[in-house]
Amino acid sequence: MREERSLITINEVAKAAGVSKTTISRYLNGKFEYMSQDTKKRIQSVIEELKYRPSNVAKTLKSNKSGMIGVIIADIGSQFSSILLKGIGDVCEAHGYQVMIANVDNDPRKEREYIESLLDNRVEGIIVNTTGYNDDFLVEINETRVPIVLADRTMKELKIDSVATNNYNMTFTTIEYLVEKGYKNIAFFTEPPMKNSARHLRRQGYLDAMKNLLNVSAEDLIYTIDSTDKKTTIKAIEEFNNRYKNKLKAIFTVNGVTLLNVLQGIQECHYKIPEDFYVCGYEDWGWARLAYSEIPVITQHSYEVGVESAKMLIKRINSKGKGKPKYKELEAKLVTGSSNKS
Amino acid sequence: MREERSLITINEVAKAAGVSKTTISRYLNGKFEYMSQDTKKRIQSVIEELKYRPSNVAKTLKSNKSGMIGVIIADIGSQFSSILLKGIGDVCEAHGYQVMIANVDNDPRKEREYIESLLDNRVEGIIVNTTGYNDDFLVEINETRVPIVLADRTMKELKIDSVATNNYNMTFTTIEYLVEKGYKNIAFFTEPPMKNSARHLRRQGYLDAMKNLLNVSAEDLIYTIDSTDKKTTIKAIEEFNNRYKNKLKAIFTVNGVTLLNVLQGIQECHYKIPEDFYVCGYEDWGWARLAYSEIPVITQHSYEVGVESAKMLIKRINSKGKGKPKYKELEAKLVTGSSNKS
DNA sequence: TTGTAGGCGTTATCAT
DNA sequence: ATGATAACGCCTACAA
Repeated sequence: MREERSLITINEVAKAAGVSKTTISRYLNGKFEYMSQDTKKRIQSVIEELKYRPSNVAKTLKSNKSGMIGVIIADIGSQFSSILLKGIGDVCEAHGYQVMIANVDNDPRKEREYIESLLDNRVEGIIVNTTGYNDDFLVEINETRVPIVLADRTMKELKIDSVATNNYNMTFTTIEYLVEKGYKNIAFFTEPPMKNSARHLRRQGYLDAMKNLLNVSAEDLIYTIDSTDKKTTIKAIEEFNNRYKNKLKAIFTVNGVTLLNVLQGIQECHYKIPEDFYVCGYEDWGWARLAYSEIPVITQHSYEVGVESAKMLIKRINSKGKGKPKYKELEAKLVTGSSNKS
Repeated sequence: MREERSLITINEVAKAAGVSKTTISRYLNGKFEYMSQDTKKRIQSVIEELKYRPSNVAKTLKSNKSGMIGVIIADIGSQFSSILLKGIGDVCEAHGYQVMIANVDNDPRKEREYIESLLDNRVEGIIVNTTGYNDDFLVEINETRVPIVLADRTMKELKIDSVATNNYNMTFTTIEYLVEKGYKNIAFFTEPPMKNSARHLRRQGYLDAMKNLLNVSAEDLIYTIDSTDKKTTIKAIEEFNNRYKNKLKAIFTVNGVTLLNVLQGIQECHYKIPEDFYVCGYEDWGWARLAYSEIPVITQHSYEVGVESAKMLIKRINSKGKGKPKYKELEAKLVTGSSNKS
């Protein structure tokens, strides 16, 4: 099926055009300063005729510039990730970079392996949506190899360029909104692991809001579910319910997956929204308010996170990594029944 | 920030270990047959000490085997795509392949460009979720360059390995289900373009079911919406509604995005489900039945499509492309209120 | 059991 | 204006 005839190389183009491969190389790289119109045209037509395409592999070997940017995605299954990737892809494409994506399934070991592998292929920079367990490793790569930008999930200290949304404030604001509506018993539903900085900040925003606004130490109102095991969600819902029987209750969900799980769980237990539980939280897909239009959701601009990460990385690549790490925060938005806060 | 000291190469490892680079190369490729335990150990420790990693670029240039598989995704924004990618990624990883993903935003020109670019990087095979406008090009690549597998969206003639779900039958079955429930006025909501084979087959399944079961030529019951412009959906809903005022009506949606749009549109127009419109159709995300538990949805196994595509591609790579194009069809599932058909 | 040398397809440095 | 040649880092006959 496949032809065994090997591909056209710069040598055959040179031969066909009756010039040396140096000249072809010059042509390919747009160095026309001293090139006669004649050879220029000849080369162009030969290239078209032979359908010659330069090998990026050879070019990379020689120049150590692959024109590729690597992306590490903690969990490609989430909608957040796909939109992030779209943002990254659009910017990289506009700048002539190819994108290599690696999905690491929230596994820190895979994260390290894939980064090594991207480096083996000489990517010029890496955007990392990190699992959160490779901080030292990432810092080392960033300092000794290629620039890194952390997308959405950051590190405690700002040692690497980062782009994220205002997780802490947004969560605080939303709890405030609930308190204003008269809710006092507010649970925080989340997923492990808490190394994820976005989750962690949201958790902290929740805890601080509960403390400051209601003077409640809410650690034991944090329920950790396993999104792959429905039972864990249902158990958590029942537990929370038993604790505040016949009282006004609200649930804040840490992300879209959790929100989906909580809504499904509530439905399965035949509870009612918002009578039994008022529900709100982070979400990205646009289905939650369709399902229950009264649910306030925090929508993140994952596309913009992607865009900004890519821009930051390319800037860093062009400046050869000089300068202090930068941090860019994007605003999320609370979409409620009638109005929007941001 | 970045060190300028160049990377460790096979030469420096050889020097440090006191052997020639040939021996190092042998070590790297597991050719231990004639290697003394002593040098073997020495090499191992030198490699660890120097943290040497072979350049995949050089390896690829020499061998024309990059260990990479390319993936072309028509629209990475859809949930279908992310799950598909996960399936592909898992299989490729298990076989030691790296995955390079390119999102082409439903643009046939980009599809061609990215495929060229993947080839420039010597990917060993490509999984294509095609826009549908590059059939000849894809066939040529498949025949002269590297194996291709079409995922989810196929071509009319089977000239390339393909994996898809039973779109036609599943749609037919679902219309049948609606007819049995007493619905006669059934609209088909879809998105352009119809080159997309999955959409096309669903449309055909719809038309044939309408003809065979109700003896209706339903061409003018096909409404094409633009998922980026809400007004088009609302206009279509109103049109359909005006046409069958006070009659039992059902809407079948061609995919998850359309379903989301239709549900949102119905909500905005303050119509009721299922009183004003009975709604059902394709969906992947798991939210539809959460929103309206009575909505029957066809769930595709996009993860499996990814898995099968990758397996098929790797098989083809290993057999050097010999043999006739294969077609694998996976079963989708209709999830209704109580029971499941498949 | 190990080493030498040439080549993979480019680019860059000198020449001319 | 264009060419010859050496490198980039690895693999692989062929030698030893």
